[in-house]
Amino acid sequence: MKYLKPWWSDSGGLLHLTILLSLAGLNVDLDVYLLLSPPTLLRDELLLLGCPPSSAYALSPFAASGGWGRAGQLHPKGRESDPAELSEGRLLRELCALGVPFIPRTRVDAWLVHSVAAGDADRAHGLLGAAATASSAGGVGASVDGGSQAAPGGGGDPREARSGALATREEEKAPAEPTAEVSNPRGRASEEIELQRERHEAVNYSPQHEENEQRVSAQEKSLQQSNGDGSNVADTRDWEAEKTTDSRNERQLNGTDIFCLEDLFQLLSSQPENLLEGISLGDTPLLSSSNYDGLNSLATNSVNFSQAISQDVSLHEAMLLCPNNTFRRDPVARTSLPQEPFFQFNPPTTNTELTLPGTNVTRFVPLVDNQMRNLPNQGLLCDLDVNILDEINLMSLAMEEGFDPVEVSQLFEELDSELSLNSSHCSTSVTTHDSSHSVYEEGAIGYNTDLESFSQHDLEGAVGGYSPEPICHMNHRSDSGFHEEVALQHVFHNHTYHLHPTAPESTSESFSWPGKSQKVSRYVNDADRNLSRDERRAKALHIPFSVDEIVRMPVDSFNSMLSRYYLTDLQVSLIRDIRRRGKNKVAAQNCRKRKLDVILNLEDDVCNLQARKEALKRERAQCNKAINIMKQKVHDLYHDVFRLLRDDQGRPVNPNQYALQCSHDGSVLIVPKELVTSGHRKENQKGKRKSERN
DNA sequence: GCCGAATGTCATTCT
DNA sequence: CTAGAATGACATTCG
Repeated sequence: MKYLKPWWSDSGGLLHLTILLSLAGLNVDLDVYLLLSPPTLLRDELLLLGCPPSSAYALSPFAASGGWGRAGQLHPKGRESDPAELSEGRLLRELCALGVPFIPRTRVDAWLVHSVAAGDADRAHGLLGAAATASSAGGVGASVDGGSQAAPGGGGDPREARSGALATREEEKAPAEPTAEVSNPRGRASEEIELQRERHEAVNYSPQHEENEQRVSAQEKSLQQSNGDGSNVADTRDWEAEKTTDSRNERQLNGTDIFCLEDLFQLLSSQPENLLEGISLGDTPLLSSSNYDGLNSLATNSVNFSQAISQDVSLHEAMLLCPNNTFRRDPVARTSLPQEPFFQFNPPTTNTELTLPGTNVTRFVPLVDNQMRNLPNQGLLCDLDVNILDEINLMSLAMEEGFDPVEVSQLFEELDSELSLNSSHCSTSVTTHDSSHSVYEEGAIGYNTDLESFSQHDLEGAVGGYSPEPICHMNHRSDSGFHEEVALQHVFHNHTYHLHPTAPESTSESFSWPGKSQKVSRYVNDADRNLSRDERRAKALHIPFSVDEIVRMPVDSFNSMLSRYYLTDLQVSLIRDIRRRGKNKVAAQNCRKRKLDVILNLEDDVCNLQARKEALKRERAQCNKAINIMKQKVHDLYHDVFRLLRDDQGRPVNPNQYALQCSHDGSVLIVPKELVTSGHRKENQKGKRKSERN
């Protein structure tokens, strides 16, 4: 999918539409409307809807208003005297002055879009009221994550997130209705949602998570009280359950959102035909024409639009396709890196903090990657902070790996505050590669400006960069010398982990989307593949130690470690399992090595014995040969002796009748053979008797 | 797709 | 009694 230059920089964007539609109570699918309505018509729409001219025309850039987050970023060159230029900040202030509540939060906007698209205008109004109250009170009031809250699994799998984003709609619609994402088999998505839920259940075990939940509940109560509007409270109750999960993210990341309606608006409007490629819209003529009918479509075709597109156009998709976002530094950079962006972005005018929809954001990466590669001259890129890729990847990873969104959000919050302090580093020059980053490329947190390796670095750095502190109080990990050494190691370690043995592979390898996404998917898979199962598990449960140190540390250090750090039962159990498995793994390796050594030794013994046997055979043969030679000599000598012997009468002695016998004293006697044979019999009998006695 | 080697893991026993 | 080593058996991965 190509990316075209948006036009939102000189428009009010979708926010205005949201306001207008909610004001008018129109049941309009904004997705469709946005395809057809250029923002220049918004003024007319305001007038058409009966807004006072001051609201319609006297709209100024945000720069002079303040307090509305990134509007100044959207309108950097805006002039307050320009009546034709719409400013969301001014507009919102005008509307608030008129008693129209609203909060320019993307997730609110997202929720609004969904609500309006689903025909639930009352809910939208309720949200507007609640959000505006909180916003006017604190300036950074709560918002609602319409995107992530809709995702039941909250996983990083785009299909999963997608299904989550469309959950509300899909539940209300016929199940046979095809979705826009053809590469998203629902069965697989549901499986992975289940896996994600398992992981979240495991991760949410953290007591800090419970604290956050309680805090969120308290804040929500106060928020409702501050509303003071009975109808709004009643309306709010409907989506309160959805809000509970993700609103804690909003509390922690209170501020401007990453994905705003302007972004969606510009995306949809700048490239409706491309968007429609991925959407099964049906045969609605207005949609197939893909032209800009503008204002007329609002009043005449809204209902049809909603029916035609509402189930297929996801705000998540639009978010993912929209790279125009504010900045976020790499999460790992906060630990040690200087704030030196390798991609230029516009520093914020205020220290706004960003929320990030925790779901589905993975898909964002390859698209942006592609865009940045192919469209280097886009003005958009000048405003694009590629660091957003980091947080998106991290968040998606966090969701995929079962990270607690609260903790990830805390990380991002820290990043933001740090970034705001170092905003001076945000130069305007595009830096494609900086040799100074090479020092960080070592280890798991390496910075690499190569976008192809982006995901992997994010993946690797995600855990080591932040996991210890929020969970396990790692500020005092230098108690023993052993920890001194491993403390630094673990920060840069690749803790990767999945609770379910088959979940990670299936998750990371299964999700796919057309185009460049395969490349990123491959990197994610590679990164995961390099990690053992226990490492992935440790990563998922935020184990603040590397598997290696868990296995190798002495038992005393191990026990002291378990007692020193605050770990949940699940974490302790996992650590013990990791240690047991690691020990057993080493033992198995040693065992096999020993077994192999034994086998090799036995083989050597066999060879040696065979060689010895052959040598003995040769020696025996030689001995037999020598014996035979000796026998032959004795025989020859025997006959020589008898040839020389003579009896008393001088006759030769017959060897058949006589035999030579050696006596004990060495003398040789000539005796008759009868005597010799009888004497032999007696000696043999004596020998037999002795053997019988023994 | 089958096969074998390498490796991980579990259960069990031994130290 | 506990931790670890040792090992058989089985499963998984990979070439």
